[in-house]
Parts: sequence; structure tokens; C-alpha cells
Amino acid sequence: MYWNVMYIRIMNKSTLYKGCLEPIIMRLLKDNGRMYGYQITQMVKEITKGELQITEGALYPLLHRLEEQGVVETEMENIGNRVRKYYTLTKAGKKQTSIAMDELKIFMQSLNLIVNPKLA
Amino acid sequence: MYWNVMYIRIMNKSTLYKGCLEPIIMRLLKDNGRMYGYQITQMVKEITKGELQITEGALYPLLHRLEEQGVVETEMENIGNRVRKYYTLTKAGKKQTSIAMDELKIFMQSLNLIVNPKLA
DNA sequence: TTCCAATACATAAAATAATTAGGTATAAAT
DNA sequence: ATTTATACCTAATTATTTTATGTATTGGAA
Repeated sequence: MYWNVMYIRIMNKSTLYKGCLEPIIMRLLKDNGRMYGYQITQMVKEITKGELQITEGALYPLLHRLEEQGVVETEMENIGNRVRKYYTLTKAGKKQTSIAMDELKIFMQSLNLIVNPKLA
Repeated sequence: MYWNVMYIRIMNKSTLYKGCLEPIIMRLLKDNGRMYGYQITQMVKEITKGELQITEGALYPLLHRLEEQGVVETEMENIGNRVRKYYTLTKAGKKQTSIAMDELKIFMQSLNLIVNPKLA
């Protein structure tokens, strides 16, 4: 017999990172090589001390899109009775990640110029 | 007689700042007191050396929403035969801007923790 | 040993926020 | 004279995310 359990989800502390999610994930994959979805959400939460929390509804469709586009490739791994789906950057994906990181840095610098105009 | 002229618009160098536009505008209004729409687009372009370019389609509806919400108030000014619409933060708007700036800073720090994990 | 929380995947509807593409008009520069 | 810059605006579309689901296994606490 199976009972569906409701979980309360408090995931969005900020809506600021629209558009930044993709480069964030690419960066993590670049640093850590091989990751699965749930691991990505946990690592982001840990690194940012809970400030950035990725919702599954944003993450999984994005990962699937990146796979479609050839940015990442996947392999399944059986953990007991459960299946994990690991994601790795492809060669093309690594190139794209470098470009994305350059763009992200420029964006962050630009943001900083606006928020901290004195430090220009 | 009137001829409609087509302008070529190249405005989006990055789609990263979705969600950041509102705090950016609030920050500029806090720093500069009284600004009109076009001036905001030009200042952002100038400060960021052309990296961030706000489209009018994003800016004006956002400014109107901020006015509706009581974050900003407006006054018209006649410049020759033309009308300028100046925006100023309300008292409530200034408070909200402080909060938005705190959030933005935390967001930027979080981004930095992900992009520069060694500097943690 | 039963229940809850955590792990682990996924999708669909709705909301949000931007781009793209138009429209109108004045003033300055070429 | 014509183009570019200034200055406002809106609507349709696109993109991205939240919210709300659904399914299922595993580990720990009561």
C-alpha cells in the first residue's frame, strides 16, 4: 500500500537568479566532473549557505535541455534499488562553459559597477 | 508628412539579468534622486561600458509597475515641446530599496561562492 | 515496526519577466 | 534633407521559473 506524503517546500529566497541557473550548473559540472541532479541542488545549497536553492521544477527540465543540446551527457547508475542519473559535460559543453563563465563574470562586474559605483 | 523609420536594435548582450532589473533601477534612483526612463538606460550603458543594455520594453512597464506599487512617484517636465517623466523613490520605496540591496548583495556573494569556490 | 524525513527522479500548469517588434513624435547633427 | 539621438509607450511572443503534483526507495527515530 502506498500513501502520498505532502512535503512543504520553501525554496525561493530570491527570484534574482533567473537566467543564471544554467551557468551555475555548468560551472558545478566543470568543477566536479560528474554529478547527479539531487547532488547539484544540495551542493548549491551548501556552498551558498542556504541562500540559493534550486527547485527541482527548474533543474530537471534544464538538465534535459542541456542534454538535448549536447552540452552534457548522461549515464545511469544503480544505487541499491534506486537509479541515479549522472551528468557530465561533453567536449562541446566544456567550451560553452568557458564562454558562459566569461559572460557571467562580466555580468557580475557590471552588477558590481552599479551597486558599488565608488569602486569603479 | 510622416515617415516611420525602422531602427535596428541590438540590446541584449546577455539574458543573465532577468530579475535583477528591478533592484538595478531602484539603486540608480537611490543614488541619483530623480531620473527619467531614457536617462536610466543611458546611465546603465555608460556605467557598465555597454555591457548591460536595458530594453525599453522591459524598462517602461517595470517603471509603471513600481509606480502602481507606490515604490516611485512621477512628475512630468516640459523640455521644449517634449515631455519628460521623472521618477523618484517614495519613502516606502527607499525602505524597499535597502532591502532589495541587501538581497542583491547576498545574491552576488552567492554567485561568487559558486564561480570562485577557492576564495571561500 | 511504523512512520517520517531524506534521497532521487520526473512532468505540467501557471506565473513572471524579459525580448522582439511595433508605434508616435521632437531635436540635433550631418 | 535626412539620419540619429532623444523620449515616451504597448502588445505579442518567448523564455524561465515557481508551484504543485506524482512515483518510489532508504535510513533513522519514535
